[in-house]
Formats: sequence, C-alpha cells, structure tokens
Amino acid sequence: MTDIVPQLVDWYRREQRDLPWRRPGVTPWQILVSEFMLQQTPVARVEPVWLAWVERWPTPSATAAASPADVLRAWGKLGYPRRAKRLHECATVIATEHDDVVPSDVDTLLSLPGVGQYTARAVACFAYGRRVPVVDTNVRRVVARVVHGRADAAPSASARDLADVEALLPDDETAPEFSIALMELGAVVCTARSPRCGLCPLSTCAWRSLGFPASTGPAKRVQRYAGTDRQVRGRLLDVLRASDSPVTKAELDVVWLTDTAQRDRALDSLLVDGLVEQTDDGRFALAGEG
DNA sequence: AACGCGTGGTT
DNA sequence: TAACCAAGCGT
Repeated sequence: MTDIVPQLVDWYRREQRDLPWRRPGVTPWQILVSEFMLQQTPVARVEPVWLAWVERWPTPSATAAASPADVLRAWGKLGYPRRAKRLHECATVIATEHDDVVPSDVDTLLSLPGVGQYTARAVACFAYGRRVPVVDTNVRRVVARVVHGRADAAPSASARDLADVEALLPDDETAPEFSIALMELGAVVCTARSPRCGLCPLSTCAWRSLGFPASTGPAKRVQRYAGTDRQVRGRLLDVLRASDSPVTKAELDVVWLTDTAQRDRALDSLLVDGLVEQTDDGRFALAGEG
C-alpha cells in the first residue's frame, strides 16, 4: 500500500493542472489568499479573482490598508462574503502582530481569523513545505475509497482522517507533493459523482477491490438556497456592491418583497457580521465605505 | 454535531 | 430540472 506514494507523485508530476497559485514565486500570503477563496468555491471561479487580487494587494499589509468595502467588491461573487471579511482581518493580524510574515506553524495559523484545520495545514505544507497532513473533502473521499473501501467519506471530518493521512504521508521531503497530489486526484479523477477510475494511477484501491460497493451511511443532505436568508443576503449585498454611495432602506427593500420580516432579519445579520454599516442619516453601505 | 453561510456550473 | 457539488469555518 505504501507504493501509492510514487504512483501518486509521478502521476501528479505528469498531470497536474497549471493553477496560478502553484507557480514559482507565489508567496505564502498569496497561497493563503487562494486557500480562503477555495473554501467552498470551485477553482474555475477563483482563478480570475485571485489573479487580480494578488496584483492589487500582494502583501498582508497592502490588504490590511484597503477598506473592507473595497475588499468585498474585489471578492465579487465568489460567495460567502464573510470569508472576504475574515481574510481582511487575517491580513491585519499578520501585518500588525506577525511583522507582515505569514506564520509557518499550524497552531499559530489556526489562531488567525478564518483559518481552520484545513487552511492552516495547507499553508504550512504548500507554502512552507512542512510535513503535516492536509485533509480536505477530496482527500477524505480518496482515503475512504482507496484505504477503507467505502464509496464516500463520513459526513464530517474527524481526527481519524488526520491519522489516516499521517499514516500515508512519506517521511521525506516529498510529503508536500504527495499531499497536493492526493487532493488533485480527488479533484480530477476520484471525483464525488463520476469517478474516472480508468485514469487512476493507483494500482490498488480497496473500493475497486470490493467491487465499488455503494454508499451505506445516510446521504448528506444538500442545503436549500432558494428562499433562505442566504439568498436574501446575497441580493442585498449585490445592491450594496453596485453602489458607490450609501443606499436607502427603500432601495434595499425592493430585492425581497415576499417576506418583509425575513428581509429585515437578513439585513440585520449583515450588520451583525460587519459586512454592512448604517450611516448617520440611516442609509446603508458596505462596511468601511467611507 | 449540526447548521448557517453564496454562487453558479453540471447532470 | 431540481438536485448535486465545489481546496471550509465558526458557533
């Protein structure tokens, strides 16, 4: 089973996608930015936004100097704009408390806003070459199949996943390349819906050996979007991003006419999240607009 | 632990 | 076409 390391690494060296944040010269901060953007957002949508972002704000201090409103506009429609807010906060902490240098150890990274287990390990590994397990949804799915012979990973991540990957991780300096290869395999071959097993570089796979048994556990329920507060928040932010001056409550009200209580609740939550602020005259704007 | 949090492409 | 899915995080 340990020979999956050369199989996977050789495959990655041949087949890896040319993603801009993997190119030489990309800094740890810029890798961190890519990881924030890739939290639940597909690569294809991240790419153009990341390119423009790192050109405009190449360092933590440059990012911290921008206003939250500018950051939210540059984030555009990547989704989950709280990530943009946290990225801005993260830049501020690194600029002011870490001398503008992204920390390299997992525990310090974990203390940063918006940085959880996955992102902390991804930065430690991909930006600094640390030998630490990096576990995302792709890795959990690949391990579930290749190691455990199951069609899908457990519904939520656990310490077990970290231990599983730690057991696979090579002891030498190829560990980071192995980790990125594991993710890449899950992203382009061992995919959630229609795995392309014909393209898989691994000579052994427990799931294949068992005849591709179907998923057993409860299906993870997919989140609704239409009609949720999330949709209302999205529409409200859309109006605010598009306006270079504060807007009235009436201009916001028109985005959601069916349920006024829900609309007000969504707007209030944006204020609570610090994404939106109210001006002295009662109008609304992106945070730090002005 | 389960849920809320955006958006848009794919099947 | 509605459902599924996408390099998670915070509570």
